[in-house]
Amino acid sequence: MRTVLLVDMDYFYVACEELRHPEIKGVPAVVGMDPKGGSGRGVVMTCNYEARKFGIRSGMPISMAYRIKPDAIYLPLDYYYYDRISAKVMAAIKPLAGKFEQVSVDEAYMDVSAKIAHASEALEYAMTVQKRVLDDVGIKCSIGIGPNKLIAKMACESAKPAGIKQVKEEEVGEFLKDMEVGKLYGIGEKTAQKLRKLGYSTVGQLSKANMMRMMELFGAFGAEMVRNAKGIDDSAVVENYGIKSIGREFTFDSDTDSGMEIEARIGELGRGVSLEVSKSKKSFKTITLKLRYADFTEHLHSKSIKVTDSPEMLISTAVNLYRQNADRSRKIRKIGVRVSNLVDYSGQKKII
DNA sequence: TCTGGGGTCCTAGGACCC
DNA sequence: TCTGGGGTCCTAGGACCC
Repeated sequence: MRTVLLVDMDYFYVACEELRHPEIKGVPAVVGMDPKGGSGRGVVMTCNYEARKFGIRSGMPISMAYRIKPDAIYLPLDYYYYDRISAKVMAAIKPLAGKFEQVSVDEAYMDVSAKIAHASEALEYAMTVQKRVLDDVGIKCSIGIGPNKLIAKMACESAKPAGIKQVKEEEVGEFLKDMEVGKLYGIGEKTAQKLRKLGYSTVGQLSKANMMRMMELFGAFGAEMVRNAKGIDDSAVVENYGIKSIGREFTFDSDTDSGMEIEARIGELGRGVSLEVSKSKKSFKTITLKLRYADFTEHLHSKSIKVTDSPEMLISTAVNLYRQNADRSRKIRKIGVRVSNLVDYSGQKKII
């Protein structure tokens, strides 16, 4: 029997900002793209609970947030700063885990089976973890506890803010039974819609679905869904083994069909990607250009070349992908450049 | 109200090689 | 003259998560 914790920082980016700007505590604050007086095209990344009282939510268009509450504090994103705080948090709690898996900047799984004698001690152990984050870094987190990662993750949702929620093995069925099917981890809006049409509106109903039929309809994912709906998840808590791709994206202030403007931006994105690539000491093989047109349709175009770490190759390949594939009759809203098939740096010939 | 940017994983057809 | 099967890589698209 395992005991797994999912530790999730509360409104992480704003919590980071509160550390260096204590004066924003208790007033509505939003971290996200520049609202530009209401004409900005980005979204809200995170907001504190004071902002939520007014109906502002993460993922909401920043222009809408601005309309609701123009006098809220709007802060730009500072990923480097958040990464530093994140590293502090992870360093604080990692020693408390048997096995540790960071899943994002503000979330980590901890398998604590080896740290406690029985699941009944998990609640107390989680309080220790929470306290450690608060004492060492000064921010609050919520913790979900379950017999596996899936249940820990979903328990955490009902622990927010600043709470702890444990779902014991024998409580899993009851916990999931009446849950809306879209709330099951891994099921998004598209799949939820399909499932509802098939008559599966709750996780409990999905758990009783015919496995073979679900596999016909959804492939391997269908079987996985039914297992998850039963609360089964055997995936281990494992240390991350490195990044698979590196990319940068940019949304234009207004949609454009200017080849010059677009190619200049591809160059800038390419340089940004190159910088990250060299920081991570990798070379790459595949370059992917993403085009989002004004109507939001998205297309990917990729090209694999000889393994390289050359920024020039990256940019010229991306520009060629644009020239060869873009529909010039339509305006473009967003472009992205990404490299994948990463291998450890080998650009420099070494004499052995 | 009008929709970001960073990622991951899966599928499927076709090319190519043995 | 007609016909293999397996494995891997490439490309494009789609769904999902934070």
